[in-house]
Amino acid sequence: MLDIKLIRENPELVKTGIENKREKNRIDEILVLDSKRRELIFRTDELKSKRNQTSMEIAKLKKSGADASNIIAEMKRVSDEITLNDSQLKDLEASLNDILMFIPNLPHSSVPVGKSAEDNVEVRRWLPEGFSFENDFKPLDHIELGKKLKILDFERGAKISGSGFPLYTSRGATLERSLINFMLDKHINEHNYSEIFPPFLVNADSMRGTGQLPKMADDMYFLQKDDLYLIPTAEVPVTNIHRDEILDEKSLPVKYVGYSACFRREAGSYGKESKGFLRVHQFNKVEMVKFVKPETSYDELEGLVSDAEDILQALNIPYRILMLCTGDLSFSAAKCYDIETWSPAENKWLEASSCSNFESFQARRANIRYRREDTKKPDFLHTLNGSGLATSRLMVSLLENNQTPEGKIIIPRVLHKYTNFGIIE
RNA sequence: GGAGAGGUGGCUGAGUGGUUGAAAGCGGCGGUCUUGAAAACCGUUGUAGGCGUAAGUUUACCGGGGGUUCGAAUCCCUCCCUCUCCGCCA
Repeated sequence: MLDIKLIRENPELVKTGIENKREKNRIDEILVLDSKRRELIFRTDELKSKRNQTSMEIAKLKKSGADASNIIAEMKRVSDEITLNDSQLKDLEASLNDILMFIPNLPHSSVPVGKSAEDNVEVRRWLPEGFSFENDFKPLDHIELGKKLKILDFERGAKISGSGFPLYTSRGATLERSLINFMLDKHINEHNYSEIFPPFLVNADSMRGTGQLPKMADDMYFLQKDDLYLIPTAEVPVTNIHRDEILDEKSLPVKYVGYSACFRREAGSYGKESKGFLRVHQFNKVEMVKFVKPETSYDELEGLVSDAEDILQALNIPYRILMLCTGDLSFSAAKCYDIETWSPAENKWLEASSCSNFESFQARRANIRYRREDTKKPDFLHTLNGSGLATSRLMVSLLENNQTPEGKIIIPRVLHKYTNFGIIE
């Protein structure tokens, strides 16, 4: 959520930001509602002040045994007006809030203005030693490999649940679990994140806090009977750990890492993009979340990306970093880097991670603050999160890049102590 | 699923209709004392909104929402949550 004061004082700046994000601009409506709201508060507060004063007089009159019926009758009229105003105010604030909750975060000034993914900017790429985009043999894709080696069974996954619910079997299941543990251990032991194992179902307040609701309601699984949503990412439960809290400045930055299964309805996604692991309804992800002081959040964003890169370098997987342009930036993000890993079979880059700075956008919605040591006053902190990483797309690159001409998979050395095998054949 | 108890400020915990934002204690902050620290003593101490350049002023907040009343932490309704016991269960 944006600060209403920012909108009030810099409407043009806000409008430009929203338009660059290619979202609907309803700033003028907000300004009208806001000024109506303030005017109504002003009038009603005066009435309330009068009522409070008069109540004390009534108490005194009654104590001394005097008659207060005239003044009580007058106060009844005042009270009725207050009731009326309060209900108008409530409606007004509800409408204002409804619009405000649909206003996206503004892009940071360093973000390139652009319309779509076409305009994203490649920042750098990393390729393993001896890597080549040319192949000596025709690589199998992850679906063919999974079938041949009996480690992925998309048909049976579809039988059990429906398409987009992958089933991992035997060494595929072990490899998946090993990857998760490897990534968690690295972030915990080398990057100083504290481990979280979050709930996978959350309430609507949590979904609003991180910005999934109200805009993304159709993209989430919802359990009507219990009013709970399946999380699309661990970002939701982990960020909401500190909802409605005031943290000590000394405790910042707070860094969490957690594994979760992620559930996405992917409403309206069809076609080639959706085969195998490329677009699924359930996948596994290790997520990093940071709560930081505003002045450090852009340094922390760079750190976040480099923590995710460490994983890929350790696994020897080719990747590139993109800075998303304004048009491709998500609703809540002010700046975002995507990490894409190389798929030799698809002959393209696959998004395996997104690292974003939300500045105070989520903190405002979720009411997460910290007490400043200089002013002793609470202020909204900045939140960031990044995948470190999602296993599905990572698995595609891992399998395809490590296959032999015979269709065997060489397991990267760093995973051996987790898998207890070095090859899948 | 059944039965019961309870939700008050950073924490513990008073408070059953009229200067109660809320006693007391703890904690925090500032000070006195001390070479320093502790102890003791004194003072201070929430959040959000409105108006105001500011000083300041005003409103709201005792789990959420609604109601009764001139006036609600206190009475009524409703929802949520936590705890205990029983049942079921990985």
